[in-house]
Amino acid sequence: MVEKSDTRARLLNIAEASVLEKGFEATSIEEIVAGAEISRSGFFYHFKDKNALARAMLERYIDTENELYDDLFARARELNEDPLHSMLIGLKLLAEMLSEMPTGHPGCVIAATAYQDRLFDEGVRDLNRQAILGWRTRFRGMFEEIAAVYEPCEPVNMDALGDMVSSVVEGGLVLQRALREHNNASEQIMLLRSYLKLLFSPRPS
Amino acid sequence: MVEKSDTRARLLNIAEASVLEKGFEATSIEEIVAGAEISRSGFFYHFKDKNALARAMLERYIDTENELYDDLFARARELNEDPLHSMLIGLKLLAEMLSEMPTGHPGCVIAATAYQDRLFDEGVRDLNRQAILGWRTRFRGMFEEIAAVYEPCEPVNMDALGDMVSSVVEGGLVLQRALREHNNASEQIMLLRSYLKLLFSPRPS
DNA sequence: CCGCAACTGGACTCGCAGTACAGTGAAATC
DNA sequence: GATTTCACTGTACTGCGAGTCCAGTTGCGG
Repeated sequence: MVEKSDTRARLLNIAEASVLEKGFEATSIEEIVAGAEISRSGFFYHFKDKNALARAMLERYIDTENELYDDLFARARELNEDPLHSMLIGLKLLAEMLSEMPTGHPGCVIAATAYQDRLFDEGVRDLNRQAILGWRTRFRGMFEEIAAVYEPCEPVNMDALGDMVSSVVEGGLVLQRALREHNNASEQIMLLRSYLKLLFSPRPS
Repeated sequence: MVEKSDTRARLLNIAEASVLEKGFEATSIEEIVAGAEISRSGFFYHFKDKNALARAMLERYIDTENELYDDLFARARELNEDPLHSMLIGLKLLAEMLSEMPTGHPGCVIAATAYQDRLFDEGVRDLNRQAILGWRTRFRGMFEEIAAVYEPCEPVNMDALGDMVSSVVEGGLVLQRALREHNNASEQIMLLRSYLKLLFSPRPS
């Protein structure tokens, strides 16, 4: 069994697009099955309820997001060995990627579930939590590596700094959604980049 | 008519608390009226539908948020005349305020509506938009005043920098909700503060 | 040929939003 | 003192979407 029915994947694609556009609650099962051209019963064959759908969506989303970060910062590291400079390159790449996405980044999935969490069970909420903690660890590691070479010129909480990447992306995406603009997230990333540049460069003593 | 029935305000209070805790869709009219001890019909006497409730909540929330910013940065300005230092004081006060709120800040209202926007009509979405644009203008003005005295040591887009305050607050609140921690927003504000400190201080040329 | 995976179809329950509308008690207005 | 208006209550009804139950179908692999 190489692929476990492409119907399931199709349902996830349609659901994800709709959830990102309108929110989870506004996305009806009716409409998902209409898009996938299967019956309502077919949907419930694949997902026991909307919670199961949400969980599957989140899992898939987190996986692709992690792969994206892996690729992006690996590529950045190839371009420059230095931890600080490769981080700056990575953030630039991330910002470019965000502004090139016409419909906006799917990053919203995290925020979207965070703000409707009572609709979901503990499992979904925990997935969300683990994903953000994962990013905290990922970026804190990278920042520690930088700090080992370049003494930060201000004392900073490394966990908070690690979180700052997620925070800036999520915050930017909130603005983007609310303002109906399209490059706020990318601009905010560039400001974060500017901060890191200043933070990790030698200052007069 | 000095007060226009306190029932309306009670409904808004109960609704706001519930929306912040569980999200808008998960908050039923049934439950609001139970809390306020009135009948369902009573609710519809005050609000024609859930959209009207959302709009009233947002309006009230934006007003109090603006007053809060007015007070806070006015107080900061009293403590220090200098635009940069009063900004730094203001952000510190904001961070302290955020971490002192046991239940978490209501700032989420903006993000909550942004992520469920198809549930709302154009009026609600526009209110949201105007509020964020208002904050952009407010903070951009303050940053321009600072920049007139302290040359920023990196070129920055002033609109984006103005947005950064909202972005950092919203992003921090998303993390806070998702992680079930309670001072992420305040930590993120402190990192923004650290950025501004570095950005607007003279560097070696 | 059997069995299982991947469905379809139909009927039903439940909760929630929203509508309609008649009625009521108290206070303000004439 | 009668009348109007405000701020509701109560009942009854529509409609939608989630979720359940279950019987039946189609195709494929052993």
